Amino acid sequence: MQAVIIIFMEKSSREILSENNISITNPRLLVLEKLLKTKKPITIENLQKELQDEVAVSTLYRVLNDLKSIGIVNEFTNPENVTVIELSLHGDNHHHHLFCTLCGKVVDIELSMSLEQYISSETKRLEKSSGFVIEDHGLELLGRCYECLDSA
Amino acid sequence: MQAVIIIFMEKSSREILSENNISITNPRLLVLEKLLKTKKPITIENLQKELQDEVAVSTLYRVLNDLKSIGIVNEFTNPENVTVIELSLHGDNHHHHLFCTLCGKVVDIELSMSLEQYISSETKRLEKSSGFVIEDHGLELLGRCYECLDSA
DNA sequence: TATATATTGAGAATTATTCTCATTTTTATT
DNA sequence: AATAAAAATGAGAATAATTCTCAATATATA
Repeated sequence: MQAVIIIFMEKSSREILSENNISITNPRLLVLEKLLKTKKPITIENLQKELQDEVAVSTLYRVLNDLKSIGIVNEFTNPENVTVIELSLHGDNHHHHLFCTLCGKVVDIELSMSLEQYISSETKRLEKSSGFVIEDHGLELLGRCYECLDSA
Repeated sequence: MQAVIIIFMEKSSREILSENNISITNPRLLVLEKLLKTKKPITIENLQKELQDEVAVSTLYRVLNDLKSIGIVNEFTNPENVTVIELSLHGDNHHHHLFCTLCGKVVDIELSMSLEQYISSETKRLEKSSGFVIEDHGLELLGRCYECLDSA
């Protein structure tokens, strides 16, 4: 019998950039590092705070756009229309978001496979009735998180 | 035997305002009229264009906030983070949005009752695993509309 | 290592939205 | 209908989020 040890090694920021053929610069490394460490969706405002004195604001926006265009960063808005960004490194990255409407917390969630399948078949029905070709979907859930419920 | 004729009469803008105890002013009437006529989600930019020379921009924003706070207008953002507003007069107003990622068109859609039920039960599961109390949900569908597909 | 190319930082510019305040409109009262 | 009090408006100033400009700097290439 043989022990099989699988180690999922996080790709380094440098590797991510070079794999995507964009030049390796300090601001890009710093932003990626921060996103890799954070692991959760984060508002631009907070990213800015975390990187102040390290990356200029204009550069932060530019880097985020760069990372978006190579497809490793994903951007969306929370219910208050604030931009939130998150890393989307892994191939299977399909997920949804749960927002706390009180504190703004965002949590990634996965739906059961069966619900995803129901959504897909509804999508086919809607393609016929709407004339659209539907390419993607996202379910947003809104509620109140346990911390906010506690302190209420 | 007796004929029963039921006419669903659109409430007038004046009625809407007075039912909600807010004063009846020209800008409010103009905005409501426009939304009633449009019947579809519309960007603030387009509303602005339609009402130029009739309602000042600052007033438009104020009126929209007024209408939001009495709950007859709904605001959300499209995939490009542009604010879209729509009337939500009718009690049963639960619906979802289908966006054309090419031209920005937004279409209201209803899901089948069974899919809504699946979402509700998934919601209950997620409440347990996340610790959130989930109060609402919205499904966003992204695709390309027939006009854009035609002209491609 | 030199050169060409790409990126950065700082702040100006732009866009969307809210705020301020003097003027006007609406509502309530008679 | 006239009037006083309260609320809303318009114009533009203020704010916030994001993009743009361009000279200086860093990165990649040969």
